[in-house]
Amino acid sequence: MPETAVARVRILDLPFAADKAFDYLIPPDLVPCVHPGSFVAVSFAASKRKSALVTEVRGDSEYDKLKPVLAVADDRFSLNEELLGLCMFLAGRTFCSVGEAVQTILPAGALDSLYRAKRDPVERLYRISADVSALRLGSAERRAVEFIGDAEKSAEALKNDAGVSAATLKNLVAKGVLSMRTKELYRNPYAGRGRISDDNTLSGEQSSACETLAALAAEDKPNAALLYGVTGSGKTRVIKAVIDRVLAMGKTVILLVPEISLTGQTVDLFCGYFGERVAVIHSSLSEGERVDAWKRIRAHEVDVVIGTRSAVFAPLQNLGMIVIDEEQEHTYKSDMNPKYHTREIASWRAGKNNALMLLASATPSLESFYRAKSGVYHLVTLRERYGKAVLPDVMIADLRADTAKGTITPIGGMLKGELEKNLKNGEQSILFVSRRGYNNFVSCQMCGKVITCPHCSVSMTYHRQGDNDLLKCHYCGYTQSVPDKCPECRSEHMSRKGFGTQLVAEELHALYPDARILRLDADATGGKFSHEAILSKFRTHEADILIGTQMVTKGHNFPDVTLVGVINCDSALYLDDFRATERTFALLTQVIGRAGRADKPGRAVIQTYCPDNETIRLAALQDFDGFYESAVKLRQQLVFPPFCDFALLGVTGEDEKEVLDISLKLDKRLRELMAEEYADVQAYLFGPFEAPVYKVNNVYRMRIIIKCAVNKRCRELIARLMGEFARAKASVSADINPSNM
DNA sequence: AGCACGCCGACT
DNA sequence: GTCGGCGTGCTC
Repeated sequence: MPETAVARVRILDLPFAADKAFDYLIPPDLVPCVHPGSFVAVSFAASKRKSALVTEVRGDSEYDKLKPVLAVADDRFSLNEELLGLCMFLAGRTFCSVGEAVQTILPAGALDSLYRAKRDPVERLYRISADVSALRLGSAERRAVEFIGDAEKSAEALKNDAGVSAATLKNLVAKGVLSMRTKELYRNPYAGRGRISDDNTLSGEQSSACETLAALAAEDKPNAALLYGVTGSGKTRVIKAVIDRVLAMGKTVILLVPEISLTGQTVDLFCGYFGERVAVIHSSLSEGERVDAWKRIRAHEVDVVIGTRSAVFAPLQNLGMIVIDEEQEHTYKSDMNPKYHTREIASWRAGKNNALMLLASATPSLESFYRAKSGVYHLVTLRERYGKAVLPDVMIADLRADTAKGTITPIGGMLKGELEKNLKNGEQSILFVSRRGYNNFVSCQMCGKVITCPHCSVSMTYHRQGDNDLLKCHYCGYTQSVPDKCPECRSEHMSRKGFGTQLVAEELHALYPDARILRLDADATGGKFSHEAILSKFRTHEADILIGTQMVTKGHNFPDVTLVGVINCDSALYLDDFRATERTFALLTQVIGRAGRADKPGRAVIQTYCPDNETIRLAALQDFDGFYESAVKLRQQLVFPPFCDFALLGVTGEDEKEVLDISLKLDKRLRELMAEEYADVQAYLFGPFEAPVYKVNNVYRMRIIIKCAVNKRCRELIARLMGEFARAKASVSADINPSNM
């Protein structure tokens, strides 16, 4: 083929199986505009116009009937080399199409506006462009010139603060006194927060941690480190100091936080500290706000991006560090397609930028702690508690003792005693309840039948809404009234079992009618009070007791809280997930950490039916190292992560028979491929079997688990299977190292 | 994905 | 005889 320009592209809305590279001829007039990372319009098969991402610009093609590129989008959302590479990486690792990868890294709505003319809001900025000392100016003109001075001022500021009209400005520009430029105006809900200056002194241990990490970030090669610091050791303070150092090097930073702590104070703190050069990205931003945040970052108006997992894709250039705070949190693993792990993306970007990936936690995931201990990550430890803070006095309350006395209440004798002490002393308490709602389930005392959701294979939770009794499904949201007769045996002996936040709140009201009690869970926040309102009410000591789910445990600092109670943590321990104990440990640590942060010593009461349980015992002692040693040994014996990977193949669909049929066929084909073409892939297969929650929202879910080291060949095998089953009557998906199993 | 092609069953 | 089911292959 003679001298031509060819764009190799990926069509954006093709399914995984059809997502291949296609070549298009670039017309001469478009050649200067088309580069790798550009979005173009092309015709494809029968469709007149499709969006595509240019992955490569080349001089020729093996294919000889090339269609032309029809149009090129402007560069608003074009991907730079790094982000283009990131898309390809994401697609390869998560078995999604390149189009899906693009949608994941770009803000929602960006792709829809690709070829639409720009009509973004702009502001006009004025600067003095002549020697004004010799000029004769009118009074409004004089005001404008004086107001602008050596700076650049917007038309809006000139009007509001100096009373200069647009007409005057236009005149001045016409006379050559002022020069004007327009600048895109971005919505920034976090704008205008002044810098907070607070105490930034570091202890000896903290400052040496900071030095070590800053040195790693400064190196001319990628690094990864785990900042492992006990609760109250000032991890946040160290992170802040390291960010300062990285910014001083002229580099940029991404700070990632788990979903839940965005409501907490951490983000406010960082926002205030880093001022206008911060972008915050989280789930409740509007589409427009997301796009604007993205543009601000792209326009180099931002040096620090704070956000939840999707912020790991922020288009910052010259990245110096990506921080993953509370790195063990499962929210860092995407639960929607593509199912990426934030850590894996962060690691890739750190590699491309010679940056530091900094994981931080008091209770790191076993995988990360193992890597840190074996030298894959640098381990930086903070052992000292900051200031005078001491570890809360943790008591384990044996609920069997209360049951033996015949008292079945969510608040056992020991916890009751401690609560009363606090109420008497005017100190605050937090109670952690693992489930929302009133009772966990309703069952028949005659035949044992448990009321389950008609659309999901889970029990329904009993809720009270005013005077109404209601059964709610926490998976699909379906509600129904409470049956007075057993639907199975028609007996009238239906009883409610287990307790949720609502019941605990009611119980406390009955026990202590004068106490001021707040409840914080997904149900309570929908109403009059938002999350934030409830928390700030509690912070300012307008209540004595706060009852809540996970939400109360993360990232909040309540100085007057001296007691925390865990109503019952046993159910979390016996989930059929190999990470259950690790989660329970982290959860208990976080709950316990809420007590006695200031100068007052704190207490924690953990209620349990199994006081001898190793996890509970070690959590009470706050002995993560001890917990890690025993847990990692078990993982090694069982050959579980980090000693292997799990690849989960899921088959889902509304037709139960098809789902079963496809899962069997998938299994058969997998075994076939592994016996022949992929005989080199070492793996153990389990299944197919039903997912732990077999049916959700009328969708049946089967799975096959592959235990192996997920390497290139293994990924090829999975991609091959997904391609072959793309048109099956049930949908097949893959998840590498899922966060729950 | 969308569409064409093609190969089997039950119909005006 | 053919109309239409959907399995299979292709799209630069």
